[in-house]
Amino acid sequence: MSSLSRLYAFLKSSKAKTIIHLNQLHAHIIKNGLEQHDLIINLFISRCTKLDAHPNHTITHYALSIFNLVVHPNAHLWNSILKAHIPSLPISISLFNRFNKLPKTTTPDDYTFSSLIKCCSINNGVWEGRLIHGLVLRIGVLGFVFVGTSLVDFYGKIGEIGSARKVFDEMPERNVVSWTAMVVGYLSLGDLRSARVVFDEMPLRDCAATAAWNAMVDGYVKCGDLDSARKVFDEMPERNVVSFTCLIDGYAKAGDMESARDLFDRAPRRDVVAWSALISGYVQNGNADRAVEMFVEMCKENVKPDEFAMVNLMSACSQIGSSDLALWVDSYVTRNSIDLSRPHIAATLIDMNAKCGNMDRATCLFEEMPKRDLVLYCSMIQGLSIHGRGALAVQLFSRMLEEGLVPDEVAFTVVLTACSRAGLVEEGMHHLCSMKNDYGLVPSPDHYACIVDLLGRAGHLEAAYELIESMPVEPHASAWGALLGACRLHCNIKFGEMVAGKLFQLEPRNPSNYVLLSNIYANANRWTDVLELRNRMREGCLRKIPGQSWI
DNA sequence: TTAGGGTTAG
Repeated sequence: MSSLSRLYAFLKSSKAKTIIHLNQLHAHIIKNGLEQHDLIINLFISRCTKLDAHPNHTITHYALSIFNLVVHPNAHLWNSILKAHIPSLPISISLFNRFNKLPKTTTPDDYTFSSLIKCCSINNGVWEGRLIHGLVLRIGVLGFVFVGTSLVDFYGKIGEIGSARKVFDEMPERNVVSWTAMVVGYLSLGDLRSARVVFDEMPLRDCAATAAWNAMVDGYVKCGDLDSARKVFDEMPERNVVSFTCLIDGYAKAGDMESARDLFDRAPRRDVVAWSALISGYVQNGNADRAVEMFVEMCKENVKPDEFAMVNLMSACSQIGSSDLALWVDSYVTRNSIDLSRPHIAATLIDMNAKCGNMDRATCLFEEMPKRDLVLYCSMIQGLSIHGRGALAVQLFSRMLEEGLVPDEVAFTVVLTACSRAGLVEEGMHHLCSMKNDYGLVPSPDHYACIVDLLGRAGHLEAAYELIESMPVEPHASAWGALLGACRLHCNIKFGEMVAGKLFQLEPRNPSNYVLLSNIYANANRWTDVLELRNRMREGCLRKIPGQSWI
């Protein structure tokens, strides 16, 4: 057996797992003098793109450096290196330009264009894609089903559904993937009716069309029509893990954890996405204990948690507030190469540590971040705020502005809450004005409720009342509720009665308001009034739900 | 005489 066929067999059968394996393969190629052998180099580049860590800049760079040493790469090799660079639009375009300038013997073909169009599609290269469409027409490769399908997908993804449809209608040959791409195009615009029409027109909707069925299930789930989603799901000729996950996610988001769990138990296979759909359902529906149990069960089934699963676990832990659990989760995240440089992951970790009482760790994580975005700042500001360090929280908000970040509605809610908790009246008023005047944001009823709470707690009951009355938006009960809480704090019966009167009108069936007013009376030893209120509550069958805060 | 492509879930 020659060294060439030995290396060929090895490259075909082996699966490189790390860059070390790639280096070893590369060494064999050099040792046997095959650096110019198209087939061997092509197989090597395929190994690079099939590596677990792909897309990875180091590896594509490695593949490119080896490709560049080949003096006359053939079309196979060009297509292979282009495929490796699908994640980068500029590199793909520059490679294509080199390829396209070669003599007639080596020219771009249908394979070249399907990679190139996919690259435009995932990188939102709108005009590049249109330009390539023109070249496709000129070179005459539009007839290839892969090229046409890529174009349908591209126009669908950039929202030009008319162009997608035109390409689709003019395709001389379509297969199940082309039909699916067209269905998905309509769905991504939320046009369920057109998607359904195309889906119903599909010539064959057998097991090979599972992706189209799944897309329809997901489309119905996304628009909140769970009954139709279920109907499509039940009609499917064959279901895979994606089918189950779409519907599990739908039930979980609608709060129907029983149906979600039932489907999950029936799924033939359960990968990390399916598990995460269920776990995040438990988190979002306030059942954090169950979420943690499921996470542990997932690990026992040897399903490795990824970033999404870890974010769910961290949110569950924040809800539980257990410092022991937080410590374990924190060390798990750190040990298992979860990418903490991604702001939303770090933000969740900071939030968890703050809510579980480890402010030092939260601060440390925050300061060590190479880059801090709005979400990260908000987690930290909120963390400081719930730990009673309102002044520091407000300072951090200023630092965020100095870093040039532009606060949104959520950021203002966070900073106003911090001011309110710490009694920072002037700062709170300043931020409310700045929100309107400097950032052109319209304060919501929640923002106003924060300020009412702030003024009320500081004893400025009249100012708080005037603010509610002058609000340009309809006040929520929460603003009046905050004021009633302040009346109780400052034992102000006159105001308390008036505010409670407003609240009884707004939410006549909320017992907390009656309880608050009755506490105000009790504090002033007005027991007759207390009794009268309690009677009113009994008559209206209102009972305070145990464990729910009054304030 | 061998190598390569487009669609679905958080």
